[in-house]
Amino acid sequence: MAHWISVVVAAPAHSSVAGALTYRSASALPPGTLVRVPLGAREVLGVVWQTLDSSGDLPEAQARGIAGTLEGVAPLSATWRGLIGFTSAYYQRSLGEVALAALPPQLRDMTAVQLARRLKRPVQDTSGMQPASHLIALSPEQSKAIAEFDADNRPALLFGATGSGKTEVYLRAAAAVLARDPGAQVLVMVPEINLTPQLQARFEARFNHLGKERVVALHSGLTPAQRLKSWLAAHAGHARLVLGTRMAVLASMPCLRLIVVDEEHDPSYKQQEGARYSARDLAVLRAKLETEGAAPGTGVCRVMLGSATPSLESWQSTLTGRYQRLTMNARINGSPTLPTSGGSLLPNGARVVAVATGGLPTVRGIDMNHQPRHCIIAPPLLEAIAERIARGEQSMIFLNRRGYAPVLACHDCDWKSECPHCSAYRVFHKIDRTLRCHHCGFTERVPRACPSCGNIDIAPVGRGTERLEEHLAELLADIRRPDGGQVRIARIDADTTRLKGALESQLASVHAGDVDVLVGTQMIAKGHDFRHITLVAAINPDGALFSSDFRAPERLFSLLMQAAGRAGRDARQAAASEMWVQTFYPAHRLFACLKRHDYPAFAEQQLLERQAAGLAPFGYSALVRAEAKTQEVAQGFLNAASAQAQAAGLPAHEQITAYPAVPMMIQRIANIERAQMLVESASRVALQTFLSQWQAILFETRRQAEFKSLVRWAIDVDPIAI
DNA sequence: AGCACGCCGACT
DNA sequence: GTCGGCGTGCTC
Repeated sequence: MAHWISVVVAAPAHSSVAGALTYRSASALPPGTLVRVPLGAREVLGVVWQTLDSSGDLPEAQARGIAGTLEGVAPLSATWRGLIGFTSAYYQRSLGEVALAALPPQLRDMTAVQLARRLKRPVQDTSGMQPASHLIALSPEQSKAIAEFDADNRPALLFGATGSGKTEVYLRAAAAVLARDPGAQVLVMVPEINLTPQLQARFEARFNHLGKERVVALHSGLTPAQRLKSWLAAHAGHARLVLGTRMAVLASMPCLRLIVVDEEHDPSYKQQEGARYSARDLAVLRAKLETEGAAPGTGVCRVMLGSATPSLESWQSTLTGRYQRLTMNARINGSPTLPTSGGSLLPNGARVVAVATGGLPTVRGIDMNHQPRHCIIAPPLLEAIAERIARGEQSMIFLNRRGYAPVLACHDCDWKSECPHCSAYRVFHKIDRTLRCHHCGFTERVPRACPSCGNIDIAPVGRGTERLEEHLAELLADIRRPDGGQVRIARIDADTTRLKGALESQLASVHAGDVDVLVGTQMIAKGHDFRHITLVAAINPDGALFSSDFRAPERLFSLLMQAAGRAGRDARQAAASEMWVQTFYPAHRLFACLKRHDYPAFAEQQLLERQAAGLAPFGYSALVRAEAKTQEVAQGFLNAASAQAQAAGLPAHEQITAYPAVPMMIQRIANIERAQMLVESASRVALQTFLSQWQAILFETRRQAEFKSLVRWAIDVDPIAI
């Protein structure tokens, strides 16, 4: 007897096969079963979504039979399918696209035989060993955070200063969950692949009593085979702890009981292509779904977000009580570092500010208006760096711009090193004498003379890390280390770490004390634990103060706080550590908050501005982006689709504000013109409803002859930058 | 998304 | 005369 099933396959949302497809099967296959199905001329991987009692709208003769099932892989759970369903609807992508993207890529092109061979490899189990007993004592704040977390069931935001021991809290929370239930699983997410190895080692050391291969990593840096292995271990429940990047939030974990999102404010949690989901937001939703879907008596799934500078979305949720807030002010072995101010946006919110910066570096703002004109490093800062070198201490200087100079310009005519394919300047890289476009990659040798007027006098304008490194070497040429040697300067940025293992070896030489001054981009401000750095300096952070992107101040504050956290990780040096900030706007509120290491005050002011403007987290938005050969077509397409939506009177359109299409910040990349349209609503549901209806109109509009040259379009829900 | 089918330019 | 460019259209 034939059974009917609906199957989702990887197809885009606008294609006619975006929904589930009806297939015939000889046996009854439960939802969640992985199957191979014929689709057109090929055979693809699919996931059984539903069992049907008939072929439905489709004439029976048109339904094809499935090609086979992936034996040995248990069906994906209803909870997982619920998560995929939500992600698909919320981020406006097809079910199949989201579902298949959540599976390891290798599964897609593996035959049943290959998979069976893979699954045959036994996993040895050495469980039953005793947990490590030599745990370090928790600080009072850590104990309190854990106790409060255990006593609540809301999503938790662990608001902890750099060095306050957040990782230990994650470890204890995970240990408690794993000990409570021998089948329980924990998911720990980190923003960058770079940060996984140390953390993985730490988790493995702590949980080695659970047996081999109980801690697995899941991120895009793994080989396809490793990724498949980790995924299968998580799906089978063998892996007790999964450590991964944003992609891990969609991994199958049948007994998930805790999700940790470290550095939850980090923008890399937002996927920037395909289904543009926020892994942090999905983590919170997933914990809810896992709790609802758990068998009675098996407990809840909790979520813990952690940051020293939380996203304003998460912070606001702690103010309304939707999230629980766990605060850790003190550096381990240090004194309190964060002001104990509270929820200032609460209706009755009286605010107590108790500034106590001991344990965190002193922040010094340098007013660049009172420094020699065009100086790159203010004399007092240079002096401070020299002093550190003389004392054998390390300094870290960061500048958010790689290369030698962002532009090369002719002194006689108005030639500038524009990229011929992009609306951007090519960056001068002195090291190989090239002009490189950081957007499309177009690279040329630096011309001998001005290509426009022939003048020899073409010069770099502005500065990047390469030039800063060179400049520092000149300025510090006469300074000697305590051992009488030359000052050693190292640079770490995307250019010096291109090769595999380069970042690790460069970090190692910093740790070994082979470097006196470290120059780099924000790459060095994140996560790395430098013990001997006692001075951190931001050379030119002003750009973000007046950016058109409303999240720029939030990112700058977070970056500077993180950078400050690099200094004086060694408690004995903490008191003498300094964070220098060069700025032309020393009176800016952001710097005032930074000086006091006062995130709550910064957040309060930002939230007031956001509320007044109806921006996130008080309003919801989506961007529709279009790419075409000409700007007119890109904008015309968006405006036409918007007008059509108006005319069609889509449901919820009266709760939506759609702005006219505008060119994107970088209007042209690789000769493709880019435009975007902002769509806003005070209601999340209204926005989602509107967008799902609008998709069909956008697709229809694209078919019109005048928009034939449109390259592509995409919807970005809850965009991170506008 | 793939992949076929289909209709116009430079090669053995 | 074929090989192959990628434009349109379909896939349960």
